[in-house]
Amino acid sequence: MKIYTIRDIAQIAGVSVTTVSRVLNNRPDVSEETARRVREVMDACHFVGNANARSLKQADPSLVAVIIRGRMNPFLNALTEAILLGEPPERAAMVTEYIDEQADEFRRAATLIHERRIQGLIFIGSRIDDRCEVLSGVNLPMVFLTVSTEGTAMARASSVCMDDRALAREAVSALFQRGCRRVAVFGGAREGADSLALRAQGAAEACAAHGAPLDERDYVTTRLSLSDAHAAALRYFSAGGGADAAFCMSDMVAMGVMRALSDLGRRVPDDVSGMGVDGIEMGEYMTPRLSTVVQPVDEIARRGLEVLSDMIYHGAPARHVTLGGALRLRESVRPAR
Amino acid sequence: MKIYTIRDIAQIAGVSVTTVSRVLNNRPDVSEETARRVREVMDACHFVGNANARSLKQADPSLVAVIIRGRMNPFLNALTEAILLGEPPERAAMVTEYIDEQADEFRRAATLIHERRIQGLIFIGSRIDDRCEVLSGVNLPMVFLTVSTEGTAMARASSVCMDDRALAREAVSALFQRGCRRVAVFGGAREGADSLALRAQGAAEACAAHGAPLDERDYVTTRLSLSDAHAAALRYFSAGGGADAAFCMSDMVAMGVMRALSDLGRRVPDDVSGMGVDGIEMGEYMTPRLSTVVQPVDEIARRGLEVLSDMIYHGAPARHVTLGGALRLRESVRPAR
DNA sequence: AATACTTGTGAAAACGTTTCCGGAACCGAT
DNA sequence: ATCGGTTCCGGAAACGTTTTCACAAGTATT
Repeated sequence: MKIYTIRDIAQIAGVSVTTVSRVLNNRPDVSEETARRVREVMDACHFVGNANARSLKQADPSLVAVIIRGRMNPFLNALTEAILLGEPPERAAMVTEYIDEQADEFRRAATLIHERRIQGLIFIGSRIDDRCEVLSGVNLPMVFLTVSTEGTAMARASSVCMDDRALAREAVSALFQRGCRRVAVFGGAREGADSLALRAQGAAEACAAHGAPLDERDYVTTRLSLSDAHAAALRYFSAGGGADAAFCMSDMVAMGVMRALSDLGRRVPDDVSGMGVDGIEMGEYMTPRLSTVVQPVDEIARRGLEVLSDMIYHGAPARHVTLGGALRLRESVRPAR
Repeated sequence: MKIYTIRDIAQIAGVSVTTVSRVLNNRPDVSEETARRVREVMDACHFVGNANARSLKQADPSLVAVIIRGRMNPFLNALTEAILLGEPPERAAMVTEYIDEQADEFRRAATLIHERRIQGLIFIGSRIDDRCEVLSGVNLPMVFLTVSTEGTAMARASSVCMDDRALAREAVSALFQRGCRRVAVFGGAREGADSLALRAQGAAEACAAHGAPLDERDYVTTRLSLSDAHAAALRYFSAGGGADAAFCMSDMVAMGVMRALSDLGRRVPDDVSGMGVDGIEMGEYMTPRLSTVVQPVDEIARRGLEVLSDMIYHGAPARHVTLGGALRLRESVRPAR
């Protein structure tokens, strides 16, 4: 199947390449009659322009890279799906790139971006650190999702994130209000200003406010994967960890923790209440159904794309959007008495 | 930050653009001395070639599109992750594209492929039908994952898939061997030759072989999502569906079905045994732990990339690879007596 | 000493677009 | 009749590479 070029079309239609280019880009300065004829030829030939050639002359903003830091999970998954299925002004083709934690992976991503002359960047991840600095070399419209760039080295980039501190505070308060007396926290490190650290702080604040200050031993650091969370919870609870509630920084962590509890013969929620964050669909189908704070993935994606295209198309400055989550109390938390 | 072109480099290094291009592509016909000097300049300038310009002259096989049909789920997820993290001969940049079921989404994908002059295609989905025909217009190296193209209209494309019939037979047989007497099947339609239909056939064969031919009423058609499966199972079991085992064509379906059983007060596995297919990590963390047939995602991805690059680089003809799954019997199936 | 290869290099023509500039044809108004 | 202004169109120069061809200088073969 021959691949037609703009020149072929021009010749067949009996016009110049310039004219073809014009109708291709819907420029007004071409007569109705000519445009129609050219379009007919293009259809007949199944003409498809060469986007690479085009991007030589005009930077085309239709190429956006999505960079996902860390392993995939149902939440990130729902989020990327929302992005890919979203409708930016001109729906973008996306180049997806997973990166592991090594610095050269970041560098590889940066190279990819440069090579393809990518026009915008969506970064998904919960942490901002030195590794990201490599990206700051690439001077592009960028938006970080689920983590704030405010006050960090990446502040030139926009961000759309949750009010993580408030969200954690609310979730943990709910546990106390349902009669829990001692809350253990499972998740990322407390230090730093990433979203996990903020959740840790919010949780600690809620504990303090309810007269049960968060003991150091009840703060369990784990990576946000099923297996790590499971192992961490096994250690904590079998070593006599005496909490009667577990606030987990993601639903995956919660699932791992609940599995561990069941392995140890503790019942949820009778012995220990469980609470996650994210609001993945699966949580509603587990036994017991998982309580959680749902993050509005569709809105995060929508706002992210909105901010990004403002930056690309209108040169808008970085914006920082903070969204609220919705608490969902389900079976994994003991009923109020 | 200025973006340097090959011409800038040439000028700074005091050579011709031709020479720079040569060292860029590691051609042998440039003196050691000159090459070194050019490389120094490139490093100093942080030179990154323009892949778009390059692809004007030489078709570069580093651009591979991954097309995912239907909604994402943990299995497809693990699979795409394996692909994206995989190491094709020259690790490809991937353009990911989700498509919905409408035909014009397929057309959009085809356009994307043409526009970017994509060199290879990985299609992930369980069904081959007319919709895919649009893709057959794009005459590219293609590989279909988790579904066979043998004997279909897309036979020119390679495929890597499971022996779905055997896998289902084995799984259902295991249910009977554990003492189940009547198996209900939850999944895609029986007609056609897609992977779900094959599983249906395998399941039916196993039922017949164990003297309990699959009754039409025990075959429940549902989309492979949590919510659909849940609803379907609620209907089936509350309308007196009397099976004591459920063979589900995916783990997600199994989770939905198990939730429904628990909603109806039936115990798993005491009243009904549950079996899935896919082998997603989460299955091991549920209560009860989900029995399943695990699909070797890493191998599927590896073989898929292997086949695809053979086609791209060496013009190899279409190949059809069939892989075996591994049965994992866990808590959701009643123990042998 | 002439010939034939080899080796390293550069000029220039592609690749498929877009864009700048200029020109032809037509209009209505002086 | 001339002028300024539209409206529509084409020539040609970009964009950043790769590739083809030619050429000079050096080396090995007669």
